[in-house]
Amino acid sequence: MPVPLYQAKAEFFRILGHPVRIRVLELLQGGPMPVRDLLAEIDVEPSSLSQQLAVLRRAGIVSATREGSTVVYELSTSDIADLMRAARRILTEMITSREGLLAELKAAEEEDR
Amino acid sequence: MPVPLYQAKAEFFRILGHPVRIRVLELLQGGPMPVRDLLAEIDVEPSSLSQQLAVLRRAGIVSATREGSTVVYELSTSDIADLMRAARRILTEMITSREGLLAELKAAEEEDR
DNA sequence: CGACCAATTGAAGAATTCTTCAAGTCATCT
DNA sequence: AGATGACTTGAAGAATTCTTCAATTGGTCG
Repeated sequence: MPVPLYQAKAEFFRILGHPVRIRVLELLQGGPMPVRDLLAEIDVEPSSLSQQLAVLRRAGIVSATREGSTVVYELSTSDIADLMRAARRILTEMITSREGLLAELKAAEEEDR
Repeated sequence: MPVPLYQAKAEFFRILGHPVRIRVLELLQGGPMPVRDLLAEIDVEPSSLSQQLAVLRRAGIVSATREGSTVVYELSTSDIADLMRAARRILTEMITSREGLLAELKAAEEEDR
């Protein structure tokens, strides 16, 4: 019996809900990347990055292959990019509409003087 | 100084990472809905649903308006639907590719006999 | 082989998030 | 006003997740 889809969805989003993991996914959108390079871009300690990479790996969102002494990561599916795009659209939408609200409040405040 | 976008993204996904909250968002895609109806669809206690609705409200993802003695919720932005669609695509993709892998493993196992 | 770099793992304590229950608010009805 | 129904809130303990550090694995080089 399969896990209900809404539960799988929740779990999936929960996995994305971490700053380091998001950074990793954003970087991997440009193509496969060795840990070394991820480390250079994301301000975090090696062991900490590894922990988060392990989370993404267990969830099947990224996969790793060893090449000599370095390990290269890549997205399991390029669809991730769409998701990120959708998220960005929502966030900018939410932020600008909230700024709009703030502006209105501020204007109302001015009028009160 | 604004919060870095990747951090806002992580926070946003974290908010989506809960089964009840996902169910709510799915249901609200059909349009505004009173708490009563949400309660009828989602197997959860009233106070528990309220807690999760509060999380979504604080994040600005849904908004509530009181109409008489009932409270009606709705999505703050309809873009949420796109996000859900993208997530569903990724999940089904990941699941089917994993099933493919399982099938291969099973076949290899047969050969071993 | 021994030293060293790259990355991962295990484990423990700290921090966050969930669940639940009792109490509270707001509107409606008699 | 008092009682009832619809939701929400606050708070405490349980459960999860994060962070960090020490130990470990795999590979390369002298």
